[in-house]
Amino acid sequence: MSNTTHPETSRSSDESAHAGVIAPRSPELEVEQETALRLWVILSRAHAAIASHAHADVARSGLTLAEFAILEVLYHRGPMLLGEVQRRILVSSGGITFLVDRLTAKGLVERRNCDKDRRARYAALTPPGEALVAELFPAHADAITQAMRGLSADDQQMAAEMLRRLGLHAAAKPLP
Amino acid sequence: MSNTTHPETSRSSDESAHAGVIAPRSPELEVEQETALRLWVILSRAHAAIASHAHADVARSGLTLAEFAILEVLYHRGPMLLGEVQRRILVSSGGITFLVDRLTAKGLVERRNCDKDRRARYAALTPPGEALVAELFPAHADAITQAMRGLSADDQQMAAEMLRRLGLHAAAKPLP
DNA sequence: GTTATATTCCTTAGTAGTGAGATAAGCGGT
DNA sequence: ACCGCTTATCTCACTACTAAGGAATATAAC
Repeated sequence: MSNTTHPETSRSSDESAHAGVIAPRSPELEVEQETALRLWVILSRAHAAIASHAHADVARSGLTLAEFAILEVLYHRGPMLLGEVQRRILVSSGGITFLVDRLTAKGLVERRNCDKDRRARYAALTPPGEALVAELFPAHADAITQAMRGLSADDQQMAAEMLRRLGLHAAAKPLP
Repeated sequence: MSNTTHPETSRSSDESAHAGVIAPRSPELEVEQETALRLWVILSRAHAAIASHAHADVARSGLTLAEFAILEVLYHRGPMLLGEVQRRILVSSGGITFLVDRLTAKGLVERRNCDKDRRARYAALTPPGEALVAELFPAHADAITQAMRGLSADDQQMAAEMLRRLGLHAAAKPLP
């Protein structure tokens, strides 16, 4: 079994099968919450489903998704500060150190010092790293493309636009 | 820094800054792949952004997202076979055993034997478990609702419908 | 120039969860 | 009754991370 974690169901107003504590909030709010929770479940499922394809594809080369993401971003954008990579691929600050260490041990990535700021380090692909991405990327792009075929290209664009707004809003909102 | 893993950028056809191996695939395919990859990145970011709100909310009670998901599904649907819970919350088969163990240790959940099938076990909320969900759920629903406010309710419904199709397609497609 | 604050990366300790396989029970055909 | 296949849960070794703190360097305020 593959799979990622995540939320659950909370499907609509079931027959009130369980202990009847129903604080009577406003009906609009109730509906809004149902919509939001439903979207959260569906978003999680969709993400997990696509991710499992991405994961399976990347795993064939013995890399994790996070490792592949680093290679790919370095391949397409060139050498980059560790912090910049971190923000892009969404791992913790400790995580990026750990991952770059591992990729370095595999000989795919190297660290370079930054002249202007001696705290900072660049991550850059080694020639074998570059060769590996060049080899893997087309099949990976194809796997993702296949996995996304549940929507037409137009719908994919529309979905992307909506999710972009959703993500920006949520990312901007401070955590409680 | 909080954050979850995930993909990367691969933003459109950059200036061909890097080693020029460009196998000339059909332009339509190229465009389709760009759209799909872009959606994958955005989907991941949106999911991570919402998840970090859900996580932060749930963490206040010392539960993980997966634990809360189990409690919530049992609360809203009643006792359920372990495998059924597993499929719903998207964890591995080992994971559900582990999680139910932990929730049992916390006194929130209990296992019950199934009369008809002696292999199977039910997971069910204990009274303290039920009380805890009843206490936590409203604030959690509210947190998710807030986090989703980047889209209007109508757009949320549309997004949900699209993601549902996307997820079903990807889940149905066999992994390579 | 000194002190305070922010940024960048790294270290360390710990955990939630995976995944492959084991066990055990039911199911169907003969 | 038995064989083989499937289903349901559990076990266990492992891993990919996270979170929190720390050291070094940079930037800003006074």
